[in-house]
Amino acid sequence: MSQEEPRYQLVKDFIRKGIASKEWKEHKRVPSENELVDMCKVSRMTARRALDELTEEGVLYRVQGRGTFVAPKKLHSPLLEIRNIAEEIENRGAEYSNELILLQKESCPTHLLNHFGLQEGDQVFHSIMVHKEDKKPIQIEQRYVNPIAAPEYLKQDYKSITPNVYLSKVAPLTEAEHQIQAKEADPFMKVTLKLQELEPVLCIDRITWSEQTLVSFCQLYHPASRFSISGRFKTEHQLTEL
Amino acid sequence: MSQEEPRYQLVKDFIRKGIASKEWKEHKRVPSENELVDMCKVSRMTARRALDELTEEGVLYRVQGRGTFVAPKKLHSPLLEIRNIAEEIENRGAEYSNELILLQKESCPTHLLNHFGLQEGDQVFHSIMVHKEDKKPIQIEQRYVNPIAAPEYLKQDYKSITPNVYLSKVAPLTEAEHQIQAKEADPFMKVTLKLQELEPVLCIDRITWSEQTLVSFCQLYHPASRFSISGRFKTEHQLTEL
DNA sequence: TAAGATAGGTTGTATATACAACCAAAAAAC
DNA sequence: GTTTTTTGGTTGTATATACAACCTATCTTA
Repeated sequence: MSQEEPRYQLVKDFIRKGIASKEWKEHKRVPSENELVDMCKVSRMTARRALDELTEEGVLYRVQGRGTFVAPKKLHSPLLEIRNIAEEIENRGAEYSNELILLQKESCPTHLLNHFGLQEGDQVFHSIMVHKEDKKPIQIEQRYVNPIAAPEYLKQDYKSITPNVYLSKVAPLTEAEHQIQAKEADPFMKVTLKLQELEPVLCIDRITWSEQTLVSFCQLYHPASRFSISGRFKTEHQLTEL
Repeated sequence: MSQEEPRYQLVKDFIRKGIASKEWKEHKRVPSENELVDMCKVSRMTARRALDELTEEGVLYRVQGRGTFVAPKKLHSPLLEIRNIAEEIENRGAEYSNELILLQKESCPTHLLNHFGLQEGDQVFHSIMVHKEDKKPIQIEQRYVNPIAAPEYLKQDYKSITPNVYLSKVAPLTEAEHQIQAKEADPFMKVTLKLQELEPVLCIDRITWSEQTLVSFCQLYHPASRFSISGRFKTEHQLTEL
């Protein structure tokens, strides 16, 4: 097999294609080992190796006696997961609400032209909203959105869906970049987040992509006294470059 | 095999023990598949499964035709790696120095008794130092150290070795927990870090363990205007809880 | 002495066979 | 109608065998 792919790779490709084409959606059972033996003309151990590796990669999950299923997709950052803030608030038994402060199309700010690959004068969508828990403001979200990635962004009802959830639907995230900073609060933040005198804000800048397309650049501001980011890690063995 | 471990797990345990006992150090070749057949009385495919899984876990690396070798160890956090600050500063061509402000044994602060598993009146080591780059202060490090994990902590010369490097030697990190916060600077921080008026600090609280022993609780304070934390992530398929 | 061939070792891929453990649907028994 | 048993399917573990591809040391030849 000088230049051809190993047969277990061909089986993996077959499974991936079935998932990508939506033939098998999340939690759907994929063909069993024995079915793959017939479909791909391989041995059971070869089919099994393909399924084992896709499981290891998080594409599938297996249950003894039941089958092999498509795993749901999730953007994973050990320390900074991009979550549905409404769901998160509701999951801890509080009431979520938001206040939309701004939603419009405007010229792309100069400092973001490079990020979006735009020219002076080109337009992006811009939104500012405050997320609230039990009517108490906990986060200011300012977001610039690429019109190419989400042309209908301005037309959504953000009382019933958060920008994050909407964007996940129309331009599913495949990559994200974060930057965390402490910042002095400006007057707008002081009023909007009801900060104490001299209280700073924890700021998360987040750029997200969907495949090769930059989707949005957003900034999240949190009251320093009421917000922290945490995580826990264990030692992992890791290969140096070979 | 009602309650006993699968044989490939026994092979994995055998390999792990050989590494833990320093019989096979980093980059040393471990027994080949055929050697494991004899040593563990298993089939080659069972030995191979054990080696494949340890490779997947980053414990080993394999080279076709040459053998299977012990992979070097590394603590890995995608966003908050615990690095050697002196080395980091020197690697970007600047000069590292530090100023030790406090180094003493004292009663464990009340809020850390639970962390360290200590009683009122028990003692811990306490150090405060400022790390500098080209003589400019960039970080305040306050640290409480468990005397059991590092009994000689107070006796080190921190002009030539950072606390982090020393602790890595005597109590190698196996686990860490982080918390990131924005905070208003107190007068000591303002003076020590030469902050602008009203400039906040970015604070990282970090607890580290070596195996089951809590080693240290440290707090790192950075000028908000000159420090940020960043990272970039890609989509990973991931199982929901089963 | 250097180059090429050979031998023996390694990992990588593939197939076949067998039994264990688990699950769910269908059939049989009550 | 309900419970138990059976059947057919699934994944999990294990062994054996074979050949390919790679690497390194040793031997042979020029």
